[in-house]
Formats: sequence, C-alpha cells, structure tokens
Amino acid sequence: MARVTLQTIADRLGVSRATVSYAFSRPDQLSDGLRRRILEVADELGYAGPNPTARSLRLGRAGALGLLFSETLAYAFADPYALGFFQGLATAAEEAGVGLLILPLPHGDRRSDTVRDAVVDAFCVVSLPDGHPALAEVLARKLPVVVVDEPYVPGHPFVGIDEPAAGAAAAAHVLGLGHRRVAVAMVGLHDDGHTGWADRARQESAVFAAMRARRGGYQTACEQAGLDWDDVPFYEVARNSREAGRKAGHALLRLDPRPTAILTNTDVLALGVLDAAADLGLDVPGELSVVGFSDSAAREAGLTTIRQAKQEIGEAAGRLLLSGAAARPERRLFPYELIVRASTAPPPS
Amino acid sequence: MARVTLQTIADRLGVSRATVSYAFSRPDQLSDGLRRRILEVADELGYAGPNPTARSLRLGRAGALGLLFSETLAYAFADPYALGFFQGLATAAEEAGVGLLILPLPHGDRRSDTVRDAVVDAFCVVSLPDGHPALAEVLARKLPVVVVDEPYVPGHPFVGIDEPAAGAAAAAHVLGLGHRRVAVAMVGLHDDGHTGWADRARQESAVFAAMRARRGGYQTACEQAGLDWDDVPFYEVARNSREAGRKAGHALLRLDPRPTAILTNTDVLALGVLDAAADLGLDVPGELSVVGFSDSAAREAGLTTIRQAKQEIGEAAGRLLLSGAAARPERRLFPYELIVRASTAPPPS
DNA sequence: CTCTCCTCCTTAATCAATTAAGACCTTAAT
DNA sequence: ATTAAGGTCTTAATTGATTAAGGAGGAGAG
Repeated sequence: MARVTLQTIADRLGVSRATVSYAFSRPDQLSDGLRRRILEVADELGYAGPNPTARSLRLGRAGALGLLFSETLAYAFADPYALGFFQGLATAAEEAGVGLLILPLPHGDRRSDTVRDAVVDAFCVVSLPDGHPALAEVLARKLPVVVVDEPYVPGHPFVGIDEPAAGAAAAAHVLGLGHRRVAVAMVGLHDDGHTGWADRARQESAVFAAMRARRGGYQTACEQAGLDWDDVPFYEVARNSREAGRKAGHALLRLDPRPTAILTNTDVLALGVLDAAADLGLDVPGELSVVGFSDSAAREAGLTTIRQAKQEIGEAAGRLLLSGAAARPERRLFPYELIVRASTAPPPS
Repeated sequence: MARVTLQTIADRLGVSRATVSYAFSRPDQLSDGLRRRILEVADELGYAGPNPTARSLRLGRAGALGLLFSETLAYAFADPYALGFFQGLATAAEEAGVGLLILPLPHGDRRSDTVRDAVVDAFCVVSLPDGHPALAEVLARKLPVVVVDEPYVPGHPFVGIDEPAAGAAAAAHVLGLGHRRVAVAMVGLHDDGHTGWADRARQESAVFAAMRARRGGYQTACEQAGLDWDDVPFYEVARNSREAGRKAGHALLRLDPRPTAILTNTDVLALGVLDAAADLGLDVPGELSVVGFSDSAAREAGLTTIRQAKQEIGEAAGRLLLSGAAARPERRLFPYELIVRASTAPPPS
C-alpha cells in the first residue's frame, strides 16, 4: 500500500491535485459539494493531511525555533536558571504558535548533524563556550540567531545581563559590609571537567564568556576595595550541584586564615557552601557570609543573591527571533538586582 | 540576491546539481579536486548547506520527536514530575541524535496548526485529558505515537505505572498504620479550573484518566479497610502548587472530626498540606500523617511518598518511538515504590 | 444576442534537495 | 587489439505539496 498523497485522492476523484490542496487549505476556492467529497475520500483512504515537510518546503517556513544549550538536556532540565529561561522562551513560542525544537549537542566526538538538519526558522543559542563547533554550524545556516548569556557573537543580537557590573555588585555588597577575607567558588568557567583551585591564568582563560565576565566583576570590586586579587582564594567546580558547592565550601573553609565571605556564581553552589558551613558548625551569617547568584533557589534558604530576570530574558530572546528583529545586532541587557537576605552580615570582629 | 541552492553552485561551475549534492553528502563519488572547488564556491556564494526541509522531504525523515503536553510549557517546566520525565525523554532523544520538538497546545479557542504542521517522525503525548482535540490531531497524522500516563488510547503503546495499585498502596500505608479518618487532596482531575470540594460524581468523571485511576486506588483501599468512601473528605485544586496544597490542607484540617491522615497526589501538594499543618501548629506525624506522590520534592521534606520511575518512563517512551517498536500497542507499566519517611505514623490514640 | 462577470476548477511552475542508473573516458589485463 | 574494470560525472525521476494565472461554463445586464 503506497502512501496516500494529494495525488492519490485527486486520481481517485478524477480532479487535479490543486483542487484537493484547495480543499484543505482554501475552502472558499471550491464548491461545497466537491470539497465534502474530497474530504470524504481523504478520510476513506486514510490520508494524514498535507505533508508538513512538503508544506514547509513550499512555504519556506518551519514553524519552529531551534534551541541549543551547552549541557545535555537532562542536565539543563535540572538547572533552575536554565529552567526559568526555558519558561520565558516557551512562553514566547507559545504565543506565536511555533514549536520549540530542542537540539542535542554532539556529545564527545560522536558526529551529529542535528544542527545542519534542524527544520527551524531561527536559532536561540544559550551559554555555549567560546569556539564551540556547534556555534559555527548554527552560523553556517544563515538563519536569524540570538545568543543568550554567552558567547558574544559580533553581528548577532545578544540578550543577557551586564555581567561585570552584576559580579561587582555581589562582591561590593560583602566588601561594603567590611569583609576583607573574601573567597570565590565558581562553576561553568571551563568545560574540561576540572574541579579544584584555579589560578589567575586559568580564571582569565575561562571559555564561558559570561562567567569570565562575572568573575572580572568580582575582581574589579575587590581591587577597588584595596584587595590584592592574588590573595583571593578561588575554587572552581565542574558541575553545578549542591554537592560540588559543599566540596568547594570545605576546601575554602579549611584555609587559614579562613575566609569570612564566599562569593558563588550560582545559588545551587551557594547552598552547598551553606551545607559545608553547617558541617563545620559555622554560624551563617555570624561567622561566614555567603552570596549566591540568579535567585533561583535562594528564597527558602534565606540566601543573599543577584536576581536575574530569567523568564524575561527567555521571552525577549524568543520575541526577538519571532518578530524578525533578529537582523539588527541589538545588544539587550536586562536589569539585575542585589537581593539581601540572611546569609550576609558584617564579618566577625 | 536570490537564495543560493545547489543549482546556483552547479550553474556557476558548469556542473550538474547532482554533482554538487554529492560534494556535500557523498565525498567518495567525486574527485577531490572538483569537490574542493565546489566547496570553495559554496563558501564564496554564502551557501547555507543543503536545505534541511528539502532533505527531510526527500529522505522521508524529520529527525525530531514531537512532544505534546497538557499544560503550557511554562507550567510544565515548573513541575518536578514533568521535568523528570523530560529528562528521560531528552536522554533517549540525545542518544539517537534527534531533536525534541516541544509543541504548544492551542490555548483557549485560538486555533493553531502546530500539530498538523509539526515536522516530526513520531509523537509523544503526555497527560492529556480525555477527549482533548489535540489527541485527535496527533492520531490523524498516522505517525508512531506513544502515550504517557494518560489517556489510554487503544491500539497505541502506553507507558506509565499501575495507577490503581499505586494509589491503593499509598492509602493502604496509612490505613495499615491504623488511620480511620482519612482525607484526600488532589490536583489534575479536571481542567475546568475548579478548586473546592469534589463529590463522588465529580471525582468519577475526572477527565484525566491516570488521576482518575489513582483516585480509584485510594477508594479501593479505603473500602477494603472498611471505610465508607462517601465519608472520606475530598478536596480538589486546580493548580499543582504549594500554595494550592496549603489551601486544601486548611480546608481539610478545619473539618470536625479532623482527619488524621491526608493523601495527596503530588509531592508539591503534600508540601502545601505540611505548610497548613504548620500554620495550625499541628505535629506531623504525631497529629497528622501526610502522603505525597512521585517522590519529586519529598526527600528534603521527609515526606512519605510513592516513587515513580520518572526518568525511566521518559526514556522508555523515547526509545519506543525511536526504535520503531511503537507499532505494537505494548502497554508498559513501570514499577512504583512506597517510600516511608517521617511524615506518616500511627494516628494519635 | 452579446458582453461582462463570477464561480469553479486545471495547468504548470516552484520549493530544494537525493540517488539509481547510465554515459564517457582512462587504464590495465589478456 | 579487445575486453573489462574503475573512476567521474550527468540524466532524470522522485519526494509532496502551494498558488498565480488561465480557461470553461453559466448567469445576469444591456
């Protein structure tokens, strides 16, 4: 049994293929009687409706937005910041009635043609490391592209926050409280799976541009407060998990002199640092101040953090792509906000 | 400037379109020199690579899985059970190197052709209410379909858990502890936005088949323990949120006699019930036992719950579709497990 | 009776590729 | 010299639709 197409129906009824097409897509071009007969026969033959791929080819639109994310999807679906962003993007897609095609990144060296073969009208690229091959593949498609958070791609619109300023605000907060023994725990700088101390060279060569910039903000604020950045302990972890944060917390709190404030670049990490503090019986914020980032899991824990407009960023990215405004390489920075809760206080005297 | 296609390149070089196609997809069919020249000219002309839509049409495969979910995406991305499922599905999709096309459901009466126009090889339908029009649209596409959780569609494979048994297990647990004043709080029975008491007729006419079945399990266990189901207070909420659970909790705990055990069909709801108990200064589990469902947010809260293999269910659904085994209407039930934690205990004597 | 207009349908071009089969030329073996 | 075998490229069919332009026929106006 061959596949049923418009032609099959046309042949059966002795009409032209165009007529059958009109029956489905333009009822006013046909007499009611014939249209009814066509739909009847279509039903009888088990016609599945006009082939979307053929339709898409002819009409030149796919009705979908491609989404490319740095991590495996299983991981992305567990990350609060990513989820907030997805929610925003999904809202925009929903409003426009288009689908969201989530593309897997080629993991390891296994070659995959998903970007090349993605039937989409535009791409949204989120949080890719500098020089990731998938970005080149996306750009080769010559479709509208918007980049979120990182990397910065000249000539294409960008949506995110002012990372250096936001990082500086987080650091300035604890510095303003009087802390001088500040330490940093960060995730998502490199994608080489390294967990441990990171020297300045490694910090500055981070491949994730947004996190690199955020770290720059920490440094700027510390230096403005008169600290020598080389004296600021810096611990890097590979995964954004509470457990990793705990490990970083233990490493940092084992130092002598012990830091009185720890800056982290995600809330999840900050929660882990709090766990470490609890393990050691340290009072937060009495003996240790902790700052998170993103305000994704911070409220219940009473965590001081930087709030990012996750959903708005997602919506903005979506709307930029769907409105056709992605041609202009607009750089849209969303506001961030320091949220002071109970995890920060002046250092012990 | 017209669009650049294989033909443009072919014309420029005075070769046939087929040759250019081979240059991209089958290097061994061509001399190295010509291939190099073709790729050079392609680059020069700004060719975006073989059009994926045309490719897809010719090859008859889309390289994507369609996902249909009952709720708006923004909501789904906030639901722990849905997220666990997505993770599993995404893992399967990733392994196979195919994309995941998340389709928005037509919200309200705004007609949308997303299902009709989705360029996919198969559909995964999750948690749709009985008689939802989107399901008919999916079935009309005559593609492989797998349904997860609900509704049950004869002739198509199904993945989920044994809902009546799982519900009964949850209820049997508190009944076994000696509770007799049992109450129920449930979400996701109807999609009419109703929050409030639900009588038996309304319970039994729930449009979400899985939740209907789960409720049936509660009832069976209660009746087997000698309770009259009509004496079991039943509160229904419209949204799966902690706040809604709290509201249900207050409604139920205001009753006289006060229930000593409350069954809920999601962990999120159970957390809200715990909030309500805390509001009233009730000791859990001393004065009140609470049971959740899904083991999605239960561990930290010490909640007794039914663990569902969320990710495994997602992976199984994905693999079923990607392996081509979706033709057989297999019904695959995954194990569930009662996890007893600190939110349940014998009733106060 | 002729002209115009409308309704309903057909013709044919178009969207952008893939690929089996065949043509042509060169090289090597018999 | 003849035949076979390879390598390289072309021809042409195929995938399944959409839609502008045109034609046939009937109705109504002058």
